[in-house]
Amino acid sequence: MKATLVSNLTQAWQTLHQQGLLPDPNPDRIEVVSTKDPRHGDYACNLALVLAREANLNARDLAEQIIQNLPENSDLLSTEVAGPGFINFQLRPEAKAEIVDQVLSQATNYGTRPPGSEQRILIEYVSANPTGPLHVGHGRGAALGSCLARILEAAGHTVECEYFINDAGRQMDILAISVWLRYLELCGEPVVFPEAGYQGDYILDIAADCHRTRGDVWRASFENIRAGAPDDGPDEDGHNMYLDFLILRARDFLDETVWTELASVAVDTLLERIRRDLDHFGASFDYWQSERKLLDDRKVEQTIAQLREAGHLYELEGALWFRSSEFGDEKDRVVQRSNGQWTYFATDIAYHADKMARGYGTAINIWGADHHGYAGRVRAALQALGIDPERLEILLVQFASLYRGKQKISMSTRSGEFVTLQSLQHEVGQDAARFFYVMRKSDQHLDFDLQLATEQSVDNPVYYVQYAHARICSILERAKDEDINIPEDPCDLSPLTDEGERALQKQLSRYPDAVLRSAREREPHHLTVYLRKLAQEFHAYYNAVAVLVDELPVCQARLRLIMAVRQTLGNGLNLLNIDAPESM
RNA sequence: GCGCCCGUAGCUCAGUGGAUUAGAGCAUCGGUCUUCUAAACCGAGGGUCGCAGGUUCGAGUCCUGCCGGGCGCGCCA
Repeated sequence: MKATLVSNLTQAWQTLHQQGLLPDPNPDRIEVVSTKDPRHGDYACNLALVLAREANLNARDLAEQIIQNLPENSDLLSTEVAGPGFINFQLRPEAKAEIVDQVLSQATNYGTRPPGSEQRILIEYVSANPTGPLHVGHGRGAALGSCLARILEAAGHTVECEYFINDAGRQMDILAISVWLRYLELCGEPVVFPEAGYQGDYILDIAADCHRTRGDVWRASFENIRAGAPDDGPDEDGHNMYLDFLILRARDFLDETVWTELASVAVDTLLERIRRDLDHFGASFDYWQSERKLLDDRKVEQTIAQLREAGHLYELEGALWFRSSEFGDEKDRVVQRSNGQWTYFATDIAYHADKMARGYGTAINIWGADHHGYAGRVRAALQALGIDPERLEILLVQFASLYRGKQKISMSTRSGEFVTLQSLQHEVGQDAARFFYVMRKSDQHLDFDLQLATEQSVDNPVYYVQYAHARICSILERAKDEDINIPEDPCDLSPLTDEGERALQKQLSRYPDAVLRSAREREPHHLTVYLRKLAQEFHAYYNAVAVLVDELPVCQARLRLIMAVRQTLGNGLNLLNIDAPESM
């Protein structure tokens, strides 16, 4: 309907253009919106207001001229100028009711565009370091990424999802030493466990596994390892010095293959758990890219060599720097440390270059807000490599602060203090957790109150939407029991005259816009807002009007209407990967 | 200090430059189950949209400055 109106308006514009009143028509400038206030008709257009200035005409007069040159449209009841110069369109009731048949005939495809009609997109999300289980802080990215993937697919994109595994660098050494020291404890060694090591119980589990399967083969004397070590403390620097000392000595004592095995056993165990948690959470991935592999395949060397050949690198104080400030970054960045090791940034350049070379129109990264300072340098690197940095979109997700009532829970992987994603799911359920995460704009800070989410889960908005769906299913079930003929094909919808029925039809017609907007803005929360509104209108209608009435034509028209509502609720919930239950 | 994000009802938040009256939920108060699921509905109260300018026919929305909060500013990842 909207498209028809835009085309009508374009025609009128063309006519006025030929009369010399207006510039060349441009359909992109024509905005037709579904109105909020029924007094403004069903659709409104601000074209006259937008063009009045350059046409040097009074906006109301111009609106009048546009209306006079609009082609016939049998769906319209009236077209009039309103307010400062809006053109308001009022639809005939039959035209409004068409939406019901449209929803039902398109069924699961309602609100979607043909698959593959838009760009290919890669979404990289979560990518949590494999040094501990996922916690509720990761949940937001997981929910956003997986919902966005579905929404973009519905909007016609071809979407693939990826998890980048940071299985290299110092954190792997910390992981290995943490596991090994716990292992030594199990062997009976008097270990002084470093403050800066990973403290979580999951390390104990991994160590216990190693001890069970390998016995004491990796045992060494902790006294010898520790000999000459500084004290563990008193501040972060001190903690790190003690930790680094232990790592260094451990690598002397242990065979390199043992050290590698320690790390890889830990990473494998943790990754397996991460995969399982994500899978249960409804987040799936097509690719798991390993940083380690990127290094082993010499991708980092190759990419940095490319930068060097292009003249974007220089040496300073023994380190290799990338001149990122020439590409809009705040300052230049080190890519290779004076000790010869690549920085994380270097591997990330290689990773992103590789990603962009894989043929996606757009790559979307979902990052925690604490990484925002990082976006500039990655874009700078892409640009230096001749890749359009606009093709990389970085979505920053603000933190979710976790509360238990008024008590804020601070979390850190190091200290092992965190609430796992798994326990969150266990406490509040997958559906509620996902909905809760995406119902807020992602650049908005989120307060996640566990107490509220658990104790008052009944008030959680997800149940409100699901309940509307279940109620409709229940009515249809009842209709079946009472042998009422449920119309599978279009029937006369003229009995739909109630205010609530008109509101529902209008809301149904807005669904495709809600999906497209969520896709375009990369914001699933528009969809949650839409679904709450549709559910609200249904609940109000349910309380005001009985569907199963004696008069068959009325009953059937209403059944068709609520079936369309059920379909739309189901489609929307499906995009959020949330269950649409038939009963509750 | 510099950079990014945010500031809307008591609380948590929607709000696509658009329409005399800025909307939800929670909380508070008052109603609605003999009738398709009360996990629901109806109603009431509650606002200088942080402050001050500017752009515009029109600003919660865009621009500038200020105030307040969060995050970041490493040869860590």
